[in-house]
Amino acid sequence: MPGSSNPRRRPRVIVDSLEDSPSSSSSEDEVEEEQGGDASEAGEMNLSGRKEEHPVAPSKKAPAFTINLKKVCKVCKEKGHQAGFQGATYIDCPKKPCFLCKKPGHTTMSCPHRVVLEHGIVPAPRRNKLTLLDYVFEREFKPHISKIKPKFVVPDKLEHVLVRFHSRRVTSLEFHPTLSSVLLSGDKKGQIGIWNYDKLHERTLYDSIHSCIVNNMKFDTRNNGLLYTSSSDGTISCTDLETGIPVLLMDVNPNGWNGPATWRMLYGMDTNLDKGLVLVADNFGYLYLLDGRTKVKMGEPILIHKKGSKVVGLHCNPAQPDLLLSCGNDHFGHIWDARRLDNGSSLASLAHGRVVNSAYFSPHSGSKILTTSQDNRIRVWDSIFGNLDSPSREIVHSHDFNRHLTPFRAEWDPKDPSESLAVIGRYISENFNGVALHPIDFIDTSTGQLVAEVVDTDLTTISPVNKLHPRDDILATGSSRSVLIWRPERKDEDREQLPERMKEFIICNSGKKSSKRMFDDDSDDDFSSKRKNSQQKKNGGKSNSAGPRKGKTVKA
DNA sequence: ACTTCATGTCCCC
DNA sequence: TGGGGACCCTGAAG
Repeated sequence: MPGSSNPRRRPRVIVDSLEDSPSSSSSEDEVEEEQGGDASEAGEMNLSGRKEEHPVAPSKKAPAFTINLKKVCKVCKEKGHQAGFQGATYIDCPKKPCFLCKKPGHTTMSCPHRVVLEHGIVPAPRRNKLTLLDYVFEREFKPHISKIKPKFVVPDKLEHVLVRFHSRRVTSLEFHPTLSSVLLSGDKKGQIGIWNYDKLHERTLYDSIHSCIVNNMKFDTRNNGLLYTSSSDGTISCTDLETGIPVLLMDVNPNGWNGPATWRMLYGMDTNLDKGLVLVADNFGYLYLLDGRTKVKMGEPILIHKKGSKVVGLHCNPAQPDLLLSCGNDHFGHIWDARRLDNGSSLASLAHGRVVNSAYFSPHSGSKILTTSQDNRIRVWDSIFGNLDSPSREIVHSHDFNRHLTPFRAEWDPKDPSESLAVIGRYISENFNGVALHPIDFIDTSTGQLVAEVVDTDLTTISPVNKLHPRDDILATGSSRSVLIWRPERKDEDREQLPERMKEFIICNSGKKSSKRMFDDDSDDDFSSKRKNSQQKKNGGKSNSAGPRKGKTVKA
């Protein structure tokens, strides 16, 4: 593996391989894949427009090629070029704007946000709007600040466990605030799972709290046994986790279903438990305030976003809970003084190019803002006390909206003292040794640098839902119907001695069988995708050693 | 082992 | 303002 190293090596363009199935390339074992780069030469010649393709002399085990004279693009249906997946590599349609940065004139493969650095995801140029304070800071203070930021630790080898107890896709995740190994997950169907990932059989599924998408879950900080949940069924519930008995706090559809034009869905719930407040918003632009103790709605709903547009996120500032951040489908984020919402004017408006999937204050000081927008950009405001007219940074990152996916949200690492590390799943796929995988990205939001990408051959679906543990080095991922827990490989040497990790990327593998055995009681047989199956056949089942297989680290 | 279908939400005309 | 088209998906059914 060290030999092939660069994960972003040139794409292999396989033109009409005789073994035409999409899984053909992934079914080769890894040794063969090492030689796969050779094939790209032939493919690139083809891209340059030569119609007469002489069959490439098949080096041993390399896929054979045939001539395809009637190329038809799967994307735009026009002749003369091809687009779509060729094996595990996606070839863009040249008629389309770049799938990553959305600008025309180039394809994703040649997007400057992808290939300038080996990591492929780079910040948009910082806008030169420095204030006097910034210059003073740059000159007076910055030289004295250690170049090495307070460390955020990204382990370089991970292992994971995967469970599938949800029957629909996972839409929200939340770690228990005090019990270190308890994770809660909500799904599209309204079910809420509780899972102790240290005691693998301890898990519970509550299925009668909500009837559709669980959008948010929040623990009552004064009573960890209580969980507030909001749902697209239009209700907020407060559930006693011991008994599973929910108390209905609010139902915004008291008259039942009268068609989609009137059905209200609740999003973006947050709590300000200093004041006993629960805040939630709906898909028509309104904010609701609830007294969590008396379960009484406080006043009339307040319009905080464009009328008729969905409010998708709310966040109370951790340092000053009266400061409220909202975001919505009207392409705006807004900062509010929760004590003076009535006059309808926000303290600041954060404009975005598209729908804003999420907006969060930084987890400790609350002085930064991190947003995820459907224009494929993560935006960072370094200080809410500075000029908020434009973000301090725009980081191009692939997280498109799609019907089968929970909207992506970049989430802060609550353990990072520098408040700069964030995690977010990636939509666009990458060819990892012949398998198209969608990594989970760790991004240093202070620079836009991609710090690490987490992938595993067990996980072929996109992972839009991610949460970092408040204290431990643990990442929880919701991907389709699966929930994963990633943690440092425990056999690892002293992690402090590992080299600078900024340019490493992570491949982690745990034995599929071992995870399956843990959960055989559910007779889950969907651990293996078809691709995985074929891969293992070729491997002679090598990857199914009893214990977690050692992860691989590859320098970029 | 392949193809088709359903599904949701947002964009754009 | 509303309806049709887009979607590097996912899972199931035919």
